[in-house]
Amino acid sequence: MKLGGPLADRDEWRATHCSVDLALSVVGTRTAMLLLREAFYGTTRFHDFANRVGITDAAAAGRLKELADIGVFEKRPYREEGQRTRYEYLLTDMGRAMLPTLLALMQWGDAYLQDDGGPLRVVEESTGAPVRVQVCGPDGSEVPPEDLCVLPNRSSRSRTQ
Amino acid sequence: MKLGGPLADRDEWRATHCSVDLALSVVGTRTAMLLLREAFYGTTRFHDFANRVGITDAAAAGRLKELADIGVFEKRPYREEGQRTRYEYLLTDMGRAMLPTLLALMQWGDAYLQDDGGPLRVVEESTGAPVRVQVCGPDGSEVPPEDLCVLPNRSSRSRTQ
DNA sequence: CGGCTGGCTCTACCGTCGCAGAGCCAGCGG
DNA sequence: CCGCTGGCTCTGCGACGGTAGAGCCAGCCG
Repeated sequence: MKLGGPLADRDEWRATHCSVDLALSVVGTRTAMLLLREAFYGTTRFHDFANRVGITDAAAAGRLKELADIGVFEKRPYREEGQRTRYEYLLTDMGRAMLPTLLALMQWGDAYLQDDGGPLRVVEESTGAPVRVQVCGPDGSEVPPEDLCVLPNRSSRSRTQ
Repeated sequence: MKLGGPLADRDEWRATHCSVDLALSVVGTRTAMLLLREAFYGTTRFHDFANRVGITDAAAAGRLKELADIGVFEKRPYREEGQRTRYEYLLTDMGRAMLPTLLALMQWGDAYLQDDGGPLRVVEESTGAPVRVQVCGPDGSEVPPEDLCVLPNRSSRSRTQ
């Protein structure tokens, strides 16, 4: 990965307002990531989230509320017969957009932290072929790290990053 | 995303030994991710890591040591004239494999937490076209989330996940 | 109305992470 | 041999995220 334009001299800038840092402040905790994982596995209800992630109700309540406030989850009321109205937690577009991050993390763990490739594999349903998370160009072809270049965003207001 | 085979009944299994969880135990802290970010930006030396990430020497030393022990960084001695031998921290294959995760996180932050697309953009150097992190099939084409399926890994030792 | 129930909150309490500041120590130059 | 310096470590200290356990409260039931 290369640094382009004014970024080339690494001593002249600091990665302030970094999106990685910002993202971590939202989903950088273990519980947030695991709640997202469960949501992708189809979980929608409070009790299931807490149980399947293996955290206390208090932790689940706090984190789900936080993620709902930010817009990762949407709270929607539902009602089962004979029960009072409750709420289910559904992924928003913002939440669903975390899938590449989550799968990239899983892929890395499978490859380097498990000795058997990990307990689960993710495949393309129509073909059964395993999927991979990749860095792709506009035509969909994989771009190798050496051919990546970081540039300042023109439309970004702050000049010093 | 669908659950295939024995995973279909979500009440019958728990995501134990999850690679996401394991990965988070290694790179799940803010400093670990930001040190990785700096490494991808070309930083190799202790002092630069601490300064550019904006953390104390103590935090940098501890985290770098931990990441080197795990195998994300490799410590290599170097010597500048008139200086004593020091060590630089280089990304290993394991470390470099974190790039998709890091870029996925940046991409998500750019899209949903910044109002101007974020301070930096990553492009393909040869063409200048912006890159994206995607979930891809074996032929390199993007696989939409609806067409993903999670299956148990046959070669995995533990049956109950 | 009154009881039950499940989501949610509150109150300790603990472990971890990061900071600040001081100090250690290897090793190169003089 | 001595002094300087830069990684690195140690010692509080505060913030935060998690647990455990108790309690609150809306609202559907009888």
